[in-house]
Amino acid sequence: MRPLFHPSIDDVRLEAILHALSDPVRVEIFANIAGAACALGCQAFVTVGDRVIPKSSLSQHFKVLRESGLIRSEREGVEMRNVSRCTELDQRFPGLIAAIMAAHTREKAAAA
Amino acid sequence: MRPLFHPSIDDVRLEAILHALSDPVRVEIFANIAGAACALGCQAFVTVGDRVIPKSSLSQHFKVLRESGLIRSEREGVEMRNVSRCTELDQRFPGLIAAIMAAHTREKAAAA
DNA sequence: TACCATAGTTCAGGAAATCGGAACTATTGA
DNA sequence: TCAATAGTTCCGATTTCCTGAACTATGGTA
Repeated sequence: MRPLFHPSIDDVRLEAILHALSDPVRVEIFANIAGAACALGCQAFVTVGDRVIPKSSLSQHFKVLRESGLIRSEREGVEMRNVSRCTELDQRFPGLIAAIMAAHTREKAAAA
Repeated sequence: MRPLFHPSIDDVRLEAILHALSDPVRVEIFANIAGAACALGCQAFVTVGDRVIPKSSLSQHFKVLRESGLIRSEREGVEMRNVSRCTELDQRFPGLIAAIMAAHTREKAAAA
């Protein structure tokens, strides 16, 4: 198992962020991680909405989020701690993540 | 040639917007359209950066932008008038487009 | 030490999206 | 009617995405 790659904040690309968050499963995961009080493992997301996500797919989704610079993951014993990089991201692209998350929240609220 | 489809503003999906703008050619096109004083035809984008975009690809890119709700295109004689739907979009997702465009501008400025 | 359970990664092949050349359509002007 | 311009559509080739199966890493138990 190769060590997990995290881009330095200066290498974070807008394109990668938008791509990462343009997937319904990934925004949902990111929204949960960003809104959580403490770090979450991947197991927290075996279902997203009512859909069951196979763990190989989940792993890929986390990889996309990680390599786009949206989250940081580190191993903690047998599981993973995932935290968002919101603070750094907001310095690089002020207001971006907040606006996307607000749009996501608004859309979800409208659907309900 | 089928009539061009434009989603009503309430049907615009965040997912579709992020996907549309996660492509370097499309953000560039959208940024130009959004920043232009008057409507632009597709011919304005036969090259993006230094890259030549084949017109079939260009047509697909415009379709993605259109169907995601980012732009409105209508035929004006032999060519197309493309305008952004920023005002409507900002009502649906306040600050979203502005934040993405600001990030795009910032990233481009840093690269130069 | 060995063995098991859990959490996540990697691999591989099939499905789906994307790219771009060639052919087609629509409109204008001569 | 013919030619030119602006886009669209079609379709085959490439690329990306999805996911079951196999693998890796760590911790616990004896």
